[in-house]
Amino acid sequence: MPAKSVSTPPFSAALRAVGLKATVARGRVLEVLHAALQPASHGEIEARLAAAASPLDRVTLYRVLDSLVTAGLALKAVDARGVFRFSAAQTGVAHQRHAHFRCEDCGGVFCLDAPPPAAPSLPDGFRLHGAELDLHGTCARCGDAGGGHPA
Amino acid sequence: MPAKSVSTPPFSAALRAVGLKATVARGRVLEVLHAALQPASHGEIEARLAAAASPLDRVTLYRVLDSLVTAGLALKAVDARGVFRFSAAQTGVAHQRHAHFRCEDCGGVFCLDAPPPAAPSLPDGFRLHGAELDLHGTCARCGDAGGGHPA
DNA sequence: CGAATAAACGCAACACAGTTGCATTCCATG
DNA sequence: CATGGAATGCAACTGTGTTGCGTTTATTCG
Ligand SMILES: [Mn+2]
Ligand SMILES: [Mn+2]
Ligand SMILES: [Zn+2]
Ligand SMILES: [Zn+2]
Repeated sequence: MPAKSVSTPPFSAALRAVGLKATVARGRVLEVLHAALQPASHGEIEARLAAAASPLDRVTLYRVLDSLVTAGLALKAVDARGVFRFSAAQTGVAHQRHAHFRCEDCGGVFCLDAPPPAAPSLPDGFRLHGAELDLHGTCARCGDAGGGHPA
Repeated sequence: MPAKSVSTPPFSAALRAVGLKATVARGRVLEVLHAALQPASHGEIEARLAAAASPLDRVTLYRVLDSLVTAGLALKAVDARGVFRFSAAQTGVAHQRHAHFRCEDCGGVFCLDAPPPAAPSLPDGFRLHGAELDLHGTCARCGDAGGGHPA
């Protein structure tokens, strides 16, 4: 058996592909994000890591999430309570090129196949960095049952 | 001169019309909300009240804002940073009919005269509550000088 | 492989937004 | 006016996210 090295963290290739160091913390967080059914808050991710016997320091988790978002491997959105929620970015999907639907109840972000909106002209001195069509309401899951937030 | 009573708080009629006690605190907050050019955060409202020589306790302001929102006299929304912003609910004026520009530096929100985006079709079970064209970048003031946040 | 280096990690302390409990004050009603 | 219930102010608290700094670890290179 080749037993290649001692252990390679999951998602090492994806991490290095975007210029990030392939650390165990980032691998575990990406695992949690990919296994999640809904966008997860910092606290939820922290709890799932602890439940999986790989607890992570609070601050480290904040920094890991920030690095993943900056690198484009995760999405960050604020839910109706003002709490940030994170989800795995689909590999290969450029998130500037389509609209997103945001569930006001669970904070979930769903990619839609809609064309990018045409940017209107701005007042003098304003510089445009991006434009997104922000659709919001309730997603199928939250509309179904009486609602309530994910674990 | 009739000098009617000692002083009637502003917006007394509007407050009583929605079943709220007409208190000075609520009147002053409504004044600030109506004078505001953009949705204001709790801290901004607090500062403007203090600047107008009618400071209000932090907690009281939270409760006043909550009562105004519940009664329908104010609107509450969370901005991209996860901070709640409040605005006067202008009777009749539809605030959803235009696009907004959000300054990534100072957090300011500016109303633009842009046509409402056409909503695309959604997956099954999704319910649309609203759609906004979210433009972001740097505003004229933050682009000018080296930046910095508003007071 | 082993050393060097820069990034990432863990811990403590901090900052900011929002909430809760309770005693005091004030608006509305009669 | 008197009165009762709602609103206010103050203190303490919680939740979420940030900063500083010493230690550890992933990567590079000899
Ligand atoms: Mn997307
Ligand atoms: Mn507007
Ligand atoms: Zn939902
Ligand atoms: Zn600005």
